[in-house]
Parts: sequence; structure tokens; C-alpha cells
Amino acid sequence: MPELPEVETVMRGLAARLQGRRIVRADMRRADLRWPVPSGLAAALTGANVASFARRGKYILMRLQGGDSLLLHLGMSGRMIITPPGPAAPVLHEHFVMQTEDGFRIALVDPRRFGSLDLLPTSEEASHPLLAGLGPEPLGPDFTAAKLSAALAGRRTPIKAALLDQRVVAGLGNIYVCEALFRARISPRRLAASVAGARAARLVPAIVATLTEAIAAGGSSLRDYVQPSGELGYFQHAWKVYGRAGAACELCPGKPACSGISRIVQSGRSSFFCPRSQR
DNA sequence: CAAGAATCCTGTCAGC
DNA sequence: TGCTGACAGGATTCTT
Repeated sequence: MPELPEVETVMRGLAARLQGRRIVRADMRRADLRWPVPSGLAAALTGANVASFARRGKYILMRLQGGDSLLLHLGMSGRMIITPPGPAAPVLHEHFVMQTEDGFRIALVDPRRFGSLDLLPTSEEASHPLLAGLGPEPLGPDFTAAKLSAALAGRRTPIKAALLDQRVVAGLGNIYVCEALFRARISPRRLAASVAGARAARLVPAIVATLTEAIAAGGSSLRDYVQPSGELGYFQHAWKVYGRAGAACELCPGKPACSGISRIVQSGRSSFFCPRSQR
């Protein structure tokens, strides 16, 4: 579920609740997530003071005073739930729980257990195996048309698959790739290597705008990033193509030649696009 | 080497 | 109502 905008919103919500506070207890309920969670992780967090948060692609980093970082990935079905002090009803698939000194519970709920947790020295974040190979941050200064073209050069795979490759650019998932390609009027089937020049020059700002607007929607639709349910970072968004097969295409109003939004499958995943306006 | 398929796991939903 | 199969926003590992 969570792509860069959702992860960013979750991170901000966690920061609002945890930054500058002390974790008085931490419990690993299930350590068999995507990879086995290190056995000492909960003990290392217990009593720790939270210094700051950062995000890299779809990964969240929680930096502790004392020099360690918690690395968190939500996978497909991971959510963070914040509940205020008081009795808490049991929640299914609650694999990791932290409690702050002011009595709030912060829990990782992940039915499919594709998420991951790890603990590492803050000084070694950049060389961590899960982070070292990531491409540029799409909202950072290194994400330019020239650099994207260079990363795509020679790639004989569809642009859709290339943009899902976290080594090309970090943080995009199936939804935002579909939305950004629509915005840039580029077919998901187009050969990645052919996305250069004017197309790359359209694609970069299309990705930036798509992600920026989604983050803004998340922050504005949730009060302090927390829904009434306590859930962080998930928000309704008006997708233009994702999940809208058969719907009218906004780029071709009144054009009889436009048959609307199509759904195709590429490398086992759904792609939604307008075959008329996306080339 | 690169590209696509298979894989981990559970929940949900459409169709019968 | 209950069963079955397809599918889900991720990312690694295996095959070709």
C-alpha cells in the first residue's frame, strides 16, 4: 500500500508523537516479518530517547539518542496505529508496539508481514544493504531529467517497470507510476531507453508534482496526520487513472477516438493508462 | 547481465 | 450463505 507520499505522512505523524520523547517500553509480538527482526531490537528501544526522523524512499528511519537508528518498511499491508493512554482493544496482526512516557501506544500492524524492522548504527545508514542501492530521492536535488535519462539509457524494459525499480528512483510504487505517466502523457509500454529529451523533461516534473500533491493531500486531510481511528498516513486521493478502467480520460474530453482508461498487466502488475493520449 | 516469473503472507471481493 | 479463485499499493530471489 504505502508509497512515498504515504510513508512521508506516516513519518511526520510518528515524529509528531515520538520526537523528543522517551520510549518506556517496546514489545516484539512477532519477529518473523519480511526478514527475522534482530532479537535485541525491542530491548535496545526500551528507555531510548527519540532524537529525529528521516525517510529514504519507502523506508522510515527513527534516530535515537545514543547512536542507533530503527529502520522501518511497511511492505504491502503495514500500518502504524497511534492510540492515546487508556485501555486498548486487542488488534489483530499487531507485531510491534512501543509506548511513550506520556502513555501513547505506537503499533505496527501488518497482516501480510511483508514489512521489515532493523536496528543499525546511525552512522551506517548510508551503507545499510536495504538503503545503499536506492536511486535518487524524487523530491531531492539529484532527480533531474538528465540523470533520469542516464539511468534509463540502454534499458530494454517498459518505462513502467523501470520506474518501479527502486535503483532508478526511490519511493515510487504502482499507483504513483501510473499517475505520473498519465500526467507526463507517456505510455507505460514505452521502452525505458526511449524516455529521454522532451519526454524525460516532462516526466520528472510530472513525478514531482504527483508526489507533492499527494503528500499535501495527506497532510491536509488528516488532522496532524492521524485519523480518528489512530491510523497514520492513509488518505483518500482522487486518482486519475489508477483503478479506473473504463472511466473517461481527463486528457481527451469529448474525443470519440478516446476509449477511456485501459487496464493492462505488465510484469504481473496492473497498469492503467489512456492509450490515445499516452505515447 | 538484464528481464520476467515466482515467491513470501493474509484479507477482500466477485462470481458461482 | 459458503466456497473458490483472482487480486492487492513491495521487493527479493530464482530462472531464462
